[in-house]
Amino acid sequence: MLSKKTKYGLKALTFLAKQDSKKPVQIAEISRSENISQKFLESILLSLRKTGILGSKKGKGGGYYLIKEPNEVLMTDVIRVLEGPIAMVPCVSLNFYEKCEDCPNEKACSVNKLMIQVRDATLKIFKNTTLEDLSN
Amino acid sequence: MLSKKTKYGLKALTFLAKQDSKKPVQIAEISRSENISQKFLESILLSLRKTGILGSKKGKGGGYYLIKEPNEVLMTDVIRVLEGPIAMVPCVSLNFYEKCEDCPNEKACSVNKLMIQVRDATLKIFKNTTLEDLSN
DNA sequence: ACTTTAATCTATTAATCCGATAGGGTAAAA
DNA sequence: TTTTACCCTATCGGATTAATAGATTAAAGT
Repeated sequence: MLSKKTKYGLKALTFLAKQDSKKPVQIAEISRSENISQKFLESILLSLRKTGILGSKKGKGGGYYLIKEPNEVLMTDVIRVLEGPIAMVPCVSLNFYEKCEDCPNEKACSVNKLMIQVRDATLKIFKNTTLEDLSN
Repeated sequence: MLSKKTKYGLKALTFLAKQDSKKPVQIAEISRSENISQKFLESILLSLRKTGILGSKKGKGGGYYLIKEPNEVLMTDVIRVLEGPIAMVPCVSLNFYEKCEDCPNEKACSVNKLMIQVRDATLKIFKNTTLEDLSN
């Protein structure tokens, strides 16, 4: 299940991508337009800023803005920040690999075998989708 | 993230598929071989039985067994029983569709758009994978 | 400099879900 | 009728998620 964090984050990013100008947009405006709890959105945008996807400006006329062009923002990056590992099991994760303590040999594990396929398919989509694709 | 329920369920099914004979296998044996909490496994196998994937036999010499041949057991069915909807968001689920209360129009929703792709890719894998594929 | 604005940070809370466990009940075979 | 092993219900701690509240900091405009 996709977390609301990711869902809200994607919506907010799309909203920013749709802006005409690159001027900062206030949290309040995004939260109003996209029906998102403002305080919750606050923490989401913050984590997007910390990972270099968004920039922010404080004070009057401040807000959040995209650092890169929408067509340069890859879903792989966005999803990893918001949702975490793309793989459904740590033992098939490329970026967050972890061995299962129960599984004696990974190569012979049926779950591993199946989830590698799912990971590759999902990864392929996220690699080939940018924020621009979503905002059309 | 894949739940342990699904993980254990898949391992148990694979274990059953690997059996030479069609004779019932006891929960205790599966739980021992696959390092799964016996009580937890009990409830998992029960739900697989209720949905017609497994059969069971009570009393001495009893246990669980596959009802169909491994190559007839589709991952779509197994995953839906164990993990629930394959879609990551209810609004793109084929079998468990639900409208998002926040989203005004689904067609224009970026999350919807992205998750439909993920759903289709995942579905394609699960449709074309059987228990036999996993136990080789 | 002062005031206003809006992001930033900390922290707390409520709700939900997951994984596991306990204990008794029931059907079937020996 | 005894044993075996599935069946069912209930509960519980812990982790995670979603949301809320309050205080702080930085920047802009006057």
